Amino acid sequence: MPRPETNAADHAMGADLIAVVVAVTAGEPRVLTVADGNTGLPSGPFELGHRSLQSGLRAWVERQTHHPLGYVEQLYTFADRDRTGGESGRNIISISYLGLTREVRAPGGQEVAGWQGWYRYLPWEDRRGGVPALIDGAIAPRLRAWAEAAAERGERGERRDRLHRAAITFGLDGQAWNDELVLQRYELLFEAGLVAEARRGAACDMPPTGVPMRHDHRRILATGIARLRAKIRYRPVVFELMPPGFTLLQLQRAVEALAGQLVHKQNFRRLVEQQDLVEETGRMTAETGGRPAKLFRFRRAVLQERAVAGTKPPVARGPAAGS
Amino acid sequence: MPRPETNAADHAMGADLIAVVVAVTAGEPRVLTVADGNTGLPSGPFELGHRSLQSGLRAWVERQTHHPLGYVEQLYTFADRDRTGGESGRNIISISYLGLTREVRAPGGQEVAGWQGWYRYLPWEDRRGGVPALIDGAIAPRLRAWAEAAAERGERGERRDRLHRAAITFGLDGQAWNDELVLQRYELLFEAGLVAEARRGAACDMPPTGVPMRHDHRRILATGIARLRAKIRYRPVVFELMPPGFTLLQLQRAVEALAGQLVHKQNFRRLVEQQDLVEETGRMTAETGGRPAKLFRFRRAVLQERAVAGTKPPVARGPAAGS
DNA sequence: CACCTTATACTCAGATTTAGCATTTCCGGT
DNA sequence: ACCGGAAATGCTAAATCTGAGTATAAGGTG
Repeated sequence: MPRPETNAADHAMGADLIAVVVAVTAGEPRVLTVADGNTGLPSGPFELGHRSLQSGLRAWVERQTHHPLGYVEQLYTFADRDRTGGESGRNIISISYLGLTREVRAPGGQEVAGWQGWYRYLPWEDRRGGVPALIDGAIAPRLRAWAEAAAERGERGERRDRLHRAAITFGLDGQAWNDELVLQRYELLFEAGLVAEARRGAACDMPPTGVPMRHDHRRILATGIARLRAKIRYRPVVFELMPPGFTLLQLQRAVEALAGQLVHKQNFRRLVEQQDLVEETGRMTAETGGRPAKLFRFRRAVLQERAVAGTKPPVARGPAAGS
Repeated sequence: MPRPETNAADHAMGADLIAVVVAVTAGEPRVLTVADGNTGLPSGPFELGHRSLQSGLRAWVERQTHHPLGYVEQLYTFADRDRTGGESGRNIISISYLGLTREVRAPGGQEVAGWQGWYRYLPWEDRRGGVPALIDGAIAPRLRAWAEAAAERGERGERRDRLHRAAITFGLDGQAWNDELVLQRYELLFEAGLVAEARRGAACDMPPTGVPMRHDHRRILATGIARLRAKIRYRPVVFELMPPGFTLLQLQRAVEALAGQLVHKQNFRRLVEQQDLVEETGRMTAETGGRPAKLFRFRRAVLQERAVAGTKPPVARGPAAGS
């Protein structure tokens, strides 16, 4: 198979690096966007001058947002021609990363980038105040209509499948809500034509399903949130988002912000403390409104002590076990 | 930052697709390698003719190995210049995938690819017969020597760090073995110069740390095994590797082969059955040597019923919970 | 038939998790 | 000084889950 030098789509064969940079400020989860309308994630092409993918990513984010990057992990590599908008000049391949930091105030003066609450783009993901009216009011009925549309074309199985997927992902019909299915929910809305990115032409009759982003950036944001929500359960990554000293309630609020749901306070504290994730700083804060709380700091040592938690299946002990 | 048009390494800016294709045959985990010495994984460049990354991967694997690909998921995207061998003409970026299938006998006649037991490449990962002599006999002492080498250069902290990493990853000094740290173990051996790929020149004084692979393919294999071992715990992926009908012991042996450790038989059965992962076929098999066993099949329905299991943190119930 | 091998059913104690209740300690008024 | 509000923090009953082991059944083989 010969390798063509050009093609009709005018796409380049290189790769773009895209970052989902997250912070939690004032109990709200935020994502770093580029200044131009806050509609895109920081990104740029991987170039021969970059030592590695990560260093290339850091360079682009810092250039576009003047914000330093801390913890970084790779998310996913996309290459769908039909989902990136089809503009010429852009690379086909997108390598996406998740970054965790604390929001900083513009230091040099120029505020080039904007931190945006991420539920602005995916409003149905925030259930801290109960199930959003958007779901029962707009999403659920429109998804049911979408299923019926398949039925009217005679595709009975497709109808059942669509209803089932809607119920699983959005917790309809008595199904439990699963906060990790962020990407599946967005993709379902995309397939059903209920997000602006899925419409080529006019956006008439579009339900208020959040602010759209350029290219497939909303999909990448969804991927990042999904990964973060999953990871927070078995790795102490929340602390990358916390200031040096924090109260347990602040920590809890951060977790709730990310997960989009409230957690049981006492059990959350027990979990954190019995895992020795934090240690007291000895100081207190009275700024919480009620009884002053102890200030804690993350025990960085745990990152070395325990490699991973990792759920475990029934493992046999002795060398000749399994009988 | 200027963008250089050429560089000394002669690398192309495109991406290579690489597959870790896994099967379990006769209780042994195997990986699909290309015929040339069974020293490389199926791979090839992503081209403009490919509809998507996955379809490109499938094309390359089927061309090089004449083996169809079933379940496929993305693993990781690498781009270290120094780890891929430095040959010219190869792409810098490697996008790796994990595939799960059942081994098939050569149908058309030509056996172009080879299924190799994966512990051939990573022998320290198999603890089904107890801790391999290789670890206590060669790896542990060589890693300790490597730590002391740092100490002799006066780097006391580095010595402690190396000993600690060795203990965590290889389960030394009373640490528990964590079967998911496949990549970390390989990378530690690489850093310590204990695998052939890490040596530029002669491989003198090399402990018997498995068969090397070309480029960084052994690292990619390690990544695939790590992912599979982790995933098997919360998603029913083993069944992609099983024949249509199987006994519970066969299923257990497959899990053990992948995990590299034995599991507790009765508890394993309880787990599988109470999760409704399988259903009886009604048939029995007498080929197990003892009492005939029931044959089961995978309940494909579970893939739709439950989206994911997903470990859960303490989540509050009511809308105004968390008090 | 004795005996080996594997299949399958049950039990049981300890650890974890869920969902609460109760008490303590500060603040801001009165 | 006293009171109610807001958190922080301590404790516990009940339900589940897990790890490990015992007992019994049902084939094949010498």
